[in-house]
Amino acid sequence: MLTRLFSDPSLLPDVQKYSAWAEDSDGEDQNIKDEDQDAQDDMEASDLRGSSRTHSEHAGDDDEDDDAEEDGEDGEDTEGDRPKKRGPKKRKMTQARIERSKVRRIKANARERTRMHDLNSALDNLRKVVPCYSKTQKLSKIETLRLAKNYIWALSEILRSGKRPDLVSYVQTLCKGLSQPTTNLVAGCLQLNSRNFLTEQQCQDGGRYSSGSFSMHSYPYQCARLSSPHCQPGSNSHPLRTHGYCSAYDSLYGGSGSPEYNSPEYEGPLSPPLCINGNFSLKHQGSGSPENEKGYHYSMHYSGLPGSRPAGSHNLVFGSSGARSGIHSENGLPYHDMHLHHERAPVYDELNAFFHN
DNA sequence: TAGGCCATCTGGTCCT
DNA sequence: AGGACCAGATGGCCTA
Repeated sequence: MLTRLFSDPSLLPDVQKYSAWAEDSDGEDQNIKDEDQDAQDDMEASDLRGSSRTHSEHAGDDDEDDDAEEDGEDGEDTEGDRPKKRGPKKRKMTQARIERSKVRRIKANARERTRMHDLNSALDNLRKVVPCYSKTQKLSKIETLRLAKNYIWALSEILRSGKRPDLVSYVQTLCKGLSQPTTNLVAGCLQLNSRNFLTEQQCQDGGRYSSGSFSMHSYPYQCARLSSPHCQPGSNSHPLRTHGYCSAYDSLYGGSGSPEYNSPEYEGPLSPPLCINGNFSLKHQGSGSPENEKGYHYSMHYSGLPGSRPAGSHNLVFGSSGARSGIHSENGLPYHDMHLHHERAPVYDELNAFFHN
């Protein structure tokens, strides 16, 4: 059974596909590689367990044709002493059908694994474009999704209002609905660069951006790769730095125009650089790939967030005076009605005009 | 040790 | 029949 299973051309693609997927991860760090290898080992061991069960149950049947119907003793082996079930009579489970069913199950398991791996890989990509990314201490899946939602929310609100948010409001928005540890983490990450955040000097970047408007480049991926000296673990005594964490603001200001943008580890922009005065900044490295343009496209057509309102308040641990929940500065994000009445038309008209010129 | 997170298996459902 | 998707169950790993 086992040999038949893996010599079956219909099964091999799944196994090979998974192996190829695991090998594709060689470029990643060793941890991920090890995890992949472990996963592959687990997968093979698991499937082998299933196969070995089949093998033991059907020892001596290797020469049997899969399509052969055995009306003799089939059913007796598989039913065992289980009580008979009521309901419609099921088709007799012949040995061949049992075999096919198990093969189907193994194939389905392989597909499910690859599906989940794809999902996880997409989640990893998402981790790289939200603030506060670390390879060594990843955000959990649920926290990544929550943070991403808040991030989109915050950016869209900045876009809509054209106002410069204060750090506290920004962090509060990002941390809505996050667990306390993640809240502390994000807050810590962003607070590290509060001075940068509040400094408009670095926003000007050679006159490209007006000093009167709040400009923000989002390069979390650069930060994610820890290519900036600001983001190197150990380059700062802060515990978050030592964990490899770095906020979007590190790259936002500290890394702008630096050679690190061309780091070979950089896989390419996953989100468009953004200037929050209502225009997208075209200052981005790499080629203007369709992916990038797609990103702009999505941004332009963003039409609001689901009506769900983040639940729960947060007790941010950083010591800003305005960090208390519910306290907003004049320029703060209007959380309380963020999703209620968006006057987006002027902003998006401007964006459309910008991109269709 | 409890709890959180995760990967995997599994059976069900829906669709092609 | 088979694939995609989903949710529940399970066991492993890690951390407070």
